[in-house]
Amino acid sequence: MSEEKSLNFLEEIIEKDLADGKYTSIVTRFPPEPNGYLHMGHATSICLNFGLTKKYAGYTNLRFDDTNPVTEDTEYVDSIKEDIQWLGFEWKQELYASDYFDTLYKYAVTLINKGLAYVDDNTAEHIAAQKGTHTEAGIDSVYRQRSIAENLDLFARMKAGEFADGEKILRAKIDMAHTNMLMRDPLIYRIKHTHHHRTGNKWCIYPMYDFAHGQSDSIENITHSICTLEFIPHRELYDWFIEKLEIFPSHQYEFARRNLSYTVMSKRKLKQLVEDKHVAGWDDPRMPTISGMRRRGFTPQSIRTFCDKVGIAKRENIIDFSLLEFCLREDLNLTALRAMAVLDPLKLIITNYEEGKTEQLVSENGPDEAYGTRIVPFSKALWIEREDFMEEAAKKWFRFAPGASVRLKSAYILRCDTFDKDETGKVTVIHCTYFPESKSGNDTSGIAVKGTIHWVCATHAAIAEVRMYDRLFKVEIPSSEEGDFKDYINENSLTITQAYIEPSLINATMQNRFQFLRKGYFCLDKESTKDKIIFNRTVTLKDAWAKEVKKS
RNA sequence: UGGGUUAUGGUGUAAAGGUAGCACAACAGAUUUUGAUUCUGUUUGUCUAGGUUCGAAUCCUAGUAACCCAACCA
Repeated sequence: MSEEKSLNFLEEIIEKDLADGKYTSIVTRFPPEPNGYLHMGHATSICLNFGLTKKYAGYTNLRFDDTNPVTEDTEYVDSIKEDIQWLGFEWKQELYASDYFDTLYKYAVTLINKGLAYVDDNTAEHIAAQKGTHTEAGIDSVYRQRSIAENLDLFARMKAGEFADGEKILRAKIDMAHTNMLMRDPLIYRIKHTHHHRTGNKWCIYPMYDFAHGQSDSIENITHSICTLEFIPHRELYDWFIEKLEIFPSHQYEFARRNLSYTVMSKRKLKQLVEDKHVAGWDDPRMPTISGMRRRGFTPQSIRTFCDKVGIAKRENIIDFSLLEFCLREDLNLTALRAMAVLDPLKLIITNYEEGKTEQLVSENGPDEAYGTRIVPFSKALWIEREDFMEEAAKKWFRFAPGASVRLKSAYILRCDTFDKDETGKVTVIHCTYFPESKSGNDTSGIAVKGTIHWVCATHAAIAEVRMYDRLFKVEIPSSEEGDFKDYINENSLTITQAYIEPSLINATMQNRFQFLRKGYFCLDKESTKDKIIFNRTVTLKDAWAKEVKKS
């Protein structure tokens, strides 16, 4: 009954902590900086942090890491909250590092009083030069020996706004010869005469990441503070501050960020794509942002499943995009409504069907009976997919060709007799004969056909714009290629076409997900209106025939 | 010429000295009124070299490779 799923390394740590009685419940946090939109990489972290406290007793806080007022804005706060909720997670408290500015200031004073921090008057350049290199020790600043009293006075005056940006800075006094560069008297409080999105103009000094993150964790009693691998060197500093400040000992654990093939996942690169207009915005359906994927038609469930299947570890990785698509199709197959749409139309005339007659046929809406049925109109003139006809049938061809019989989904079996071409050689219409006794549901014709295709009645069809997307980049790992990553953008990542859709689709809503039979999964785009219906193709269906063709 | 982290099929992830497993991908077949779904089967792997052991992905030694670290960013 119970399938024992093995634990990832974080779950092992947590189970041990719980078993040892170190904690009775756990607290995690998701700490975005409100300076951009969330992407698939953040989704990983969200699923991890919130997932852990769903699995084990405890809760997760949402904490905005807003210590740099220059780049941060409330606009991002709202989008981040929307994305987390859309993914299906609930935070216990909505918090901000800026909530702790008073406490953080006191912590800095504590450090000064212990002789563990000092005000440095050197310029940024000079401080950098004195830092040393990976192989050479740094040099002590001449201000390192300032008295506690003087440091206290100077720091208070920094806070009071007596100095200009960059004129002075507070540093921890650790070890300028330390092998970990971050321990070489790190900068902890800098002067920025900048308006903050939450604290307004109250402060002109702001703590650096290292002096805010761990302490915020501690203030919130975070038991397991989970971040990505590049923060490993920071852990030593994280622990140092907690020890010297004698505050709640939160612990930091690191995992490898997930990389997806054929896309980029850094905020900086995504921003470039938007600013250089390679995409239409942060929520362009081709973007790996949460908002882009939502618009494209991804379901929260599919993203959660994906994160779960990928697992969590500490090694570098590039995950196949096909796994994400698999999770998407798996979910959509169970939930999407079925409908018919012809994307690249070819006219079909049923020679022996009565002119002006319309039949109301019944077709199923979903993968099982619970979804019910709907009516689709059928008459003498239809649209079928151009690729469902061949002038000369290929080997293993199940679709229309002169003399070949095919079933139209939920309708009749038709035999193709002839076809017309225009002067350019393009097929304009195919003429077929239908078998009245082959009607779907009570077929007494005894005719067996290999293929079933979708269609739309020409006299009742509605028109929609369909936007089809392909991968954003032509190479698996754009950032590891020669030159600029933008050189590898797939210029054919968006194809817009006009489609004939069955009349029931006029009533589609933004909440609906559709499978257009044999063509893929689709959803309404946010730009869709009553007068201009626009569908996004979320993902294609698997196509065994396309693969067959590719082989030969 | 420092320090840190990581190495398991094409990809991701398990196996805590005892049969290298799972998923995706690929391939072959069955079913199918979606060439979808579903079902069955197949191929492919322990970074290298030594050592310990009845037995090593796992322990030891020595290498190799990849990634991260010198922003008043997070």
